[in-house]
Amino acid sequence: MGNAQAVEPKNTTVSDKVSMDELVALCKRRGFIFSASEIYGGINGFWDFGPLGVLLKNNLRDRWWNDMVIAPPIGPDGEPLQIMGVDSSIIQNPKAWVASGHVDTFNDPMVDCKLTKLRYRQDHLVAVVDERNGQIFAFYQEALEDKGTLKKLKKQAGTDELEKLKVIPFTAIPASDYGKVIGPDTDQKGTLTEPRKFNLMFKTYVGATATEDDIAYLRPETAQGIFLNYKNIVDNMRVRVPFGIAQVGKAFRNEVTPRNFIYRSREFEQMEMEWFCHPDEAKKWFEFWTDARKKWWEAVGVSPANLQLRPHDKDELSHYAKAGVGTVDVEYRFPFTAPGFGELEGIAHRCDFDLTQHEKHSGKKMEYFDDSVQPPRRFIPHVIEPAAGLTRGVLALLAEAYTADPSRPSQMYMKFKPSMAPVKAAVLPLLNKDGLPEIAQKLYYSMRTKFMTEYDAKGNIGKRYARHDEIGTPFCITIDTDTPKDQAVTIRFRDTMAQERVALDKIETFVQTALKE
RNA sequence: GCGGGUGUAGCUCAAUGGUAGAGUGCUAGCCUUCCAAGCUAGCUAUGCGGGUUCGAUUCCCGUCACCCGCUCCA
Repeated sequence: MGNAQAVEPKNTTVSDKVSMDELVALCKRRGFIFSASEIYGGINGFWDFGPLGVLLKNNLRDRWWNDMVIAPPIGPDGEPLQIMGVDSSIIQNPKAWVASGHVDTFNDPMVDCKLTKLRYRQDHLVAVVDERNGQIFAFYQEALEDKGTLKKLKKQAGTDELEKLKVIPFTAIPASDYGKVIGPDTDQKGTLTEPRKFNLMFKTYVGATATEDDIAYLRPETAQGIFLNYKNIVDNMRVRVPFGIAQVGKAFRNEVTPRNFIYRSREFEQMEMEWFCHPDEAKKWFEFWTDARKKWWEAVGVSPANLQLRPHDKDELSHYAKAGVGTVDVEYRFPFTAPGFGELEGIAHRCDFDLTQHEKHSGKKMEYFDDSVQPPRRFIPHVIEPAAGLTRGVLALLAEAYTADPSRPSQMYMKFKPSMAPVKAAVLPLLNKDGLPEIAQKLYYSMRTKFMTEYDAKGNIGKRYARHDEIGTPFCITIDTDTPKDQAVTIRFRDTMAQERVALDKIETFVQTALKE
C-alpha cells in the first residue's frame, strides 16, 4: 500500500465529506459490516459482512469475475483474451510456501528502542562499527546519506575520519553486543531490544496429532494457488500463452496492526489474476493491464478524482519484482488517507520468479513450448499480476457512495452505482389496504426473480424512502390508490428524489434498463 | 508490540459509592393518499474478569475491543 502522499484534492470529494466514524456507524446500523464475534467483545482484525454487506461484496466480486473470466477484455491486438478461473485450496502443501518465499520472508525481525519507544526493522538497519573501541551505531541505510546524521555520527564517534568506521548489516550484530549499540534516535547505549520475529502467516495443524511435522499455513495470498495449478491448466485446458488464470478467495495475514476498519484486516478477500506471457511481451501486457484495471474501478463507480496510479519506487519493489518492468498500485483516496491515497490493487510484473521457484522445489518442469512462432521456442512464462483487494474494494465503494444531503430526512444517502447497489429496487404499497399490498406483492414476486428487490410496507412512505436512501436502493416503486385504476406506479429515483409515472407492466423492464447504465 | 485516549439501550447522550434516565430506533396494533406525521402498548444497556467496600456502572488492577500516534504492510 502506498505512502500517503500529500496531494491536494482538486475538487470536493467524498473523502472530505465522510468520516470513518460515520461510515462505520452506518455500516453497523444498516447491516453492512459488523465486528466479528461482537457478543464476546470482538476480535482484533476480523469483520463479518451483514445482509447488505454480503450483497455489495458479491456484486463487486461477480462483476470482477464476469469481466475477467466470463467476458475478458479485448486485447491490444483486437483479439479476445483467454482467462480461466480456479478455486484452489486455502491450505496447501507447506513446501509451496517455502518455494514462494513466504516462510522465509514473511518473517520481519523487529527491534524496539526502550528509550524512544520507536521500532525498527532489523534488516533495514546498518551498523556503523568503531573498531577502535567496539562502539556500534545503528542507522537506517538511507540516513547515512543525510548530513545531520553524519554530523551526529562524527560527534558521537569523536572523529571526523568516518572512513575509519566499518559499515556492516545490522543483522550481523549478535544480540549479546546490543549493549554497545547506540540506536538511531538516541545517544545512549543499550536501549535496543533483541530482535523479535513477526510471522505474518497463520499456522495450523493438519491431522489429529498436531505435532511440529503437521504444520500447515493458511494462504497469505491467493496467487500461489494459481501458480500451483499452472501446469494443470497448460497440460489439460488447450490454452496458448499468453493466457490468464483468475481466482477470488480469502487470504490470511497476521498483521502486526490491523487498522482502519476493514482496510487492513487479518482475514480478507482477494481477486487475483495471473497473466502468463513471453518475457519480451511483459512490458506491453503490464501497460495493458494497468490501464484496464484503472478503468474497471471507474466502471464500478469509483470516481477518477479519487483514483490514482502510483508506480513503486525501486527500493519498494518486492523480491520477485526487482528485475521486472515494475509495479503500479491503483490507489483510492480513502477517508483515512485523504488527501493521500491507499492501495486498492497492485499490478506487478512478477517475472518468472514463482514458476521458477516451484520448478526448483517441486522438480516439475514449468517450461512452455511455443511452436506458434518460427523457430519454436521454450521459455518459462513471465507473469503480470493484477491483484485487487475485494475487501478494500467494498470499503472504497462504501466511502465513495456516502453522500451527505441535509435536505433529506436521512441527512445522507448511499450513491452506489445502481449495478453495485445491494438492493436494486424496493416495492412499496403506499397504504396497507384497498388492495394495494396485493398488487405490490405480485410485482415484488416477479421482480425478485430478476434482481435483488425488497418489499416494504412498514411505516409511512417517507420513512421507507429514508431507509432506502441509507442503504442506497436506487429505485423505489410505489403502488398508490390510483394504481388499481390506471395500472401505473410511481418510480422514485434515489439521487434526485424525482418521481415518474410508469405503466405497471413496463416497470420491470424500465428498472432493468436503468440498471445497465 | 509500544505510548496516549475511549468503553452506559441498535444509535446519540444523561446520572450516581446505595439497584440506571431521555431522545431516537425497533416490535405489535390503530392510523396514514408520496419523503423519518400522530396515538397506544412493549423491548433493549453500565465490554469482560478480579480487587477494595455492607454495597461498585462509579475507585483500583487486569483483560478485550475500538480510535489516534509509532512500527509494519508481496
